[in-house]
Amino acid sequence: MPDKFYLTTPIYYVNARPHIGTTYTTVVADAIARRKRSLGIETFFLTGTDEHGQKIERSAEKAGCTPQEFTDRVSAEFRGLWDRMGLTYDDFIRTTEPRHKQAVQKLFALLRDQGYIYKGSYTGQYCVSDEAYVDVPPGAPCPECGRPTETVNEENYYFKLSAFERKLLEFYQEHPEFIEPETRRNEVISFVKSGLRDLSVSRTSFNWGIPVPGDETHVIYVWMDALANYITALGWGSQDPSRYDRFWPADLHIVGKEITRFHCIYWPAFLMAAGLPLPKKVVGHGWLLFEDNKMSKSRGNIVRAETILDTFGAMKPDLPKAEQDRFGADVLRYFLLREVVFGQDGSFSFDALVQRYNSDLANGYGNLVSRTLAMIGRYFGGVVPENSNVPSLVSLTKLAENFTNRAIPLYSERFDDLRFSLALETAWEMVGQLDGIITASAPWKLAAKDDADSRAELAAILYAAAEAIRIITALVYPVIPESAAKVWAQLGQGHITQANLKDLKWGGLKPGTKLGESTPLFPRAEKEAITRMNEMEQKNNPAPAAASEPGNEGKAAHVSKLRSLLDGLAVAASESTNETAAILALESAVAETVREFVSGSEKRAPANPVPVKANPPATVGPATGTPVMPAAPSTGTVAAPAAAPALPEGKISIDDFAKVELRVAQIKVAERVPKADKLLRLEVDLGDETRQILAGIAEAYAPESLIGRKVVIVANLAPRKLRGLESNGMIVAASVAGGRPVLAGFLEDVEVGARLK
RNA sequence: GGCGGCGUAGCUCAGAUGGUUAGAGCGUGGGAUUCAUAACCCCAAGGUCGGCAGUUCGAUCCUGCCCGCCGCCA
Repeated sequence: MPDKFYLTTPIYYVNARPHIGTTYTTVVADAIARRKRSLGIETFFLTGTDEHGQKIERSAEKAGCTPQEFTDRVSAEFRGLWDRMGLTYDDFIRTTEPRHKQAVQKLFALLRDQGYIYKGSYTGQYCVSDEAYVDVPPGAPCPECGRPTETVNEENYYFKLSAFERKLLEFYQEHPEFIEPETRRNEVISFVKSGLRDLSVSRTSFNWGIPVPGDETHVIYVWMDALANYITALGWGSQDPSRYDRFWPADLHIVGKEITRFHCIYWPAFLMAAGLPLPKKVVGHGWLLFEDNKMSKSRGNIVRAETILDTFGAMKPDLPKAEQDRFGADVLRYFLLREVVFGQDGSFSFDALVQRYNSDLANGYGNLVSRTLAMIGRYFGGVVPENSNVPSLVSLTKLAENFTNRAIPLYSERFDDLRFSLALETAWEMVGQLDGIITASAPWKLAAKDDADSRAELAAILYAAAEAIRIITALVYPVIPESAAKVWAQLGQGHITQANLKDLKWGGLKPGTKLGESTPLFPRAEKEAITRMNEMEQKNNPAPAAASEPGNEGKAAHVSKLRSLLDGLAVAASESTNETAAILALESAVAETVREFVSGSEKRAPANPVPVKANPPATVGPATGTPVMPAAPSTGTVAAPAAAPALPEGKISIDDFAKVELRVAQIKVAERVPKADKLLRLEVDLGDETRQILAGIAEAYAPESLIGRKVVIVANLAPRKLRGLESNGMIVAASVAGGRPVLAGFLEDVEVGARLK
């Protein structure tokens, strides 16, 4: 076994605040780091923040501060949260630090000296949000995020990525373990096989970055800047590279699945070009979904770790704040590692969190510790009893010993294989077994007798229970460090961080050990904790529509909900195969929403998918000033809508109708949307403006037949992205038998832009 | 559209180079118990292992097609 381990999280882009997605990545890394350390392996765990780029420059401008002030603030939030949670990173690198900047310049110069960087020029579209060039015609939105692109004409430095195509493929071939999970590996390989183009690695359109050495009109491409952190933090290119010499290459880069490409293609290529060793493994984990929906600011369903720390921390009011936080962190850590299959997308909900907590931590492990220590306290004065081999009980104690000794290697193998949920399942099997053994041997009955045999049996069974708990605790320490440390101390084992758990095996618990003070570990969580956490997030995630119309929140929420339902109708019509059912369902949802609005009650709206990335370069939030789509609140209730006059069931008022802005528009451009069978991209003239609308009518109308045709559109529908393209409105059509759309039109000629009233 | 992945109990997931009654946890129903955090223990209900066809003595597992979901395609 190697005696060092270097692992990293991505450095988080400071354009978004820390949320549960970034917390997840960091928690996984922390658990691995703790396990490695407890095995006596010299471990270096790096995290940090990524702080350059045009997006930051503009966000700072919007916030009315300098980029440095802006990044100082957000970076501190990340670090503050990690500290609150007691995460044990060994270094926190910021890309704005001098140590990083000078090393990145050195790397750039090295690549240039090696002949892998040359000057070229580029004219085309640039997406500020993604910090990337995109291959679309001028004026078209970014295919990745749907935001507007900018036309740029830049003379840039290029990295000869194309020179590494074959070398990379050979590397993947020789190191099949380099990328996990396998599905990510397949993607990367097919990407490289389809041909690599040289990569533009400098920008002149903004200043907030690291200047290219010798040509300060350019700043270095943010991804080259960011990726280099993994070596600059170790002191590569500095006066003192000893740490680099010790720890590089990295043993594990943990990243979100959306950035595997950068870590599995660009990063190895840069390193190859620089003549440096390649990291041993990159694992691209999945996203955390909230109740099966992607989290996004526009959806208003971003969950923050703080909510969990606060809520669970409050369950232990007697503890100092820092310990409360770390207790809350344990709860979250356990959930994330147990519930989510590492590598796959996982579903987060407060309901599931409380459920897991109560059944596994409170009723399972916590109760097991409690009942065992209570009995040792009561029957043996809090001293670990003698492990006597009592014939009548040998089968039970042997059972405990055997399954424990089997579980240790199994847990370790699974954990080290990054299959955390399975590892924890193994540990909790031990908890279940032990509960069964305790019940079967009924120590409380033995204690009621006073013969020597019963006393010996009692001692044997309680020793076995305590010893099994010691081993379980050692195993799960990396996952629930705060709680495990408490149990460790209660078992009279001292500080768990001092323990070397490499040779963990049955029999390590010394009879006669005086137990420490026993405190409740995991008080049961009440159902109302779920409501509380949902409400806390609600407050932190105001629905954008409501926020934009202060004082009229309820109404705004309803309007926004109706809009998203109408969007849903458009999508159903364009994409669903079972359109009739989908449309009927949505229609009744619309009708219900209108009724609710009228009657002043509120229920949950069905959710609509909005693609948003979770990690850097995340596009969570309207950071570039792009309007975000209003979304219905996903959970709980919102403020009661403004009083509305009573109306007959199923009817709307004239005011309600007046909210829908129907206009005559003329189709100027119509073309099929690639990859969508039913979708057409239309550009329509509204008299005073032209806008893009996506309509699910490709199966009924040939694009060329539509040019010049006058149609009715809903002009004030919230923008919505379909297949990466933004749709600003909806074409009105009748849905006839079989779901076929028939466009609404006029028998007489009408003026473009005219409103329908 | 191209390439890749997935579809197993209400939920989250295991699993088998193809071979007798397909598993676990949670949830649900019943029972038992009192050491323990209304907890723990036992029992039960619940699955044509996405659909159809093929290969085979035998397929949930292999092959093909289909349906659904998802990822990557700078």
